[in-house]
Amino acid sequence: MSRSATGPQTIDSSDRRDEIVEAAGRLFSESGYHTTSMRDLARAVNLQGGSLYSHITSKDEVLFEIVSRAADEFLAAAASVPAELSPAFRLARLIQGHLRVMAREIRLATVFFQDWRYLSPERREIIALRRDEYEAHFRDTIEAGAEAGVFHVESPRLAAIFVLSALNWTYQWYDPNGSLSPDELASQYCRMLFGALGGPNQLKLEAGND
Amino acid sequence: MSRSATGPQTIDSSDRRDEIVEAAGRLFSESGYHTTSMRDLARAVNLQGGSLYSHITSKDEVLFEIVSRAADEFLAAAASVPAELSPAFRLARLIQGHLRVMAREIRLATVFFQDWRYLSPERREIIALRRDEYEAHFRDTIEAGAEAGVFHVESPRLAAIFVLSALNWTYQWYDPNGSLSPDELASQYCRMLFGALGGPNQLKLEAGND
DNA sequence: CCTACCGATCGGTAGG
DNA sequence: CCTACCGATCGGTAGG
Repeated sequence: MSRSATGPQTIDSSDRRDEIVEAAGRLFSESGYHTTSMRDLARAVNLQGGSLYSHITSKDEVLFEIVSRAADEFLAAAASVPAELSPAFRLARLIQGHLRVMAREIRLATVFFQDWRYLSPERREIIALRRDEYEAHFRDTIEAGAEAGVFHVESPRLAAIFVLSALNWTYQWYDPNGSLSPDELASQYCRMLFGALGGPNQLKLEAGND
Repeated sequence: MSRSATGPQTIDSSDRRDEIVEAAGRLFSESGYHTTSMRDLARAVNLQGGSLYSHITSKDEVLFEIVSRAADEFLAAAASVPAELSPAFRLARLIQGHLRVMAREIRLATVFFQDWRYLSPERREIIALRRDEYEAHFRDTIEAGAEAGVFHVESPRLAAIFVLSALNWTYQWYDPNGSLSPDELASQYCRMLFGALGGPNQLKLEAGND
């Protein structure tokens, strides 16, 4: 978005900036946004505290960068699900995509869920809109499935919340380095979630592209 | 802004202490533990900043008090489920109890989930044990149901996490003052969760005591 | 319960 | 990218 030219004086390889954001993702996800100081962050990238500010403009901006990237990943995964698929297959792919992103970017996701409320109001609003957009993918798919008679739910809105609860909570316990692969988890969660929605029982997920 | 009678210097009415903890529950749940200062808390109970410390000893202690009360409520609800019930009914009652506590004590629950990680290590450990104890109620019940052939799950452990995901996430969106009552929510969640576990379809929850 | 104060630390800036 | 520094604010204490 804002690749504002920081001026000619600093070379500011966005390499360095990326390094800072990545370290921040790690530190914030481990210790929380407010308990990580800018000096902690500087130390993690071998800089003095003040030197951070030739690469970033504020702590809030760093948080936004992390949360934004997480939102990007989730939205891209949802957008990659072919609209021609049936609602049941679409939902299965949404679930699989969500859990793959969660496994690949668990630190971004953790900061997203834990600290996005501490963004400045303007930036928080931007994220709120994208989160709504993401949830709409699930709600619309469930609604379509309900109308087609493949899902049987009392309230598609509540059902969407229910599905997203299971998916979002994974950041609290899932270990990407553990023995449970994201696709294996997706398979088990699909089974349970389809049961919850009164949907079809044996969907085969092609182990395809993202 | 009443300068309430400075009265006799009290040793510590636990009334006052309760008032402080309750206000802290409200403030922490709205703004987060680290973004609420002790001066904010003092103002909310019409005290000067330093005066708080005749009733409490530290900010960490206040947080522990809130998180502890939340744990108390959840554990009491689980303990009140009769052990003689069948696994399916037991699980239904666990779900209902959880959602009733959530509705009644949403501020305590919010602070619990959002800020318990910021407790001092010793206090965090105490809470971790109680959380494990609570989760065991769910896991054991699901395991018993699976062995009895009433639930059909691949992994009781994962199924328990799944169930608790849906329940715990409610603090993020449920409005106790909205039109959806906790028992109505419990009824819908039971239907979906039993579907997820391949369990029986029509359980009637008696609208009984706690 | 208040006034006054403590040292520590915070995010961020100036100037080179 | 560093050194040196800013004002603000933090949780907590002393002494009455």
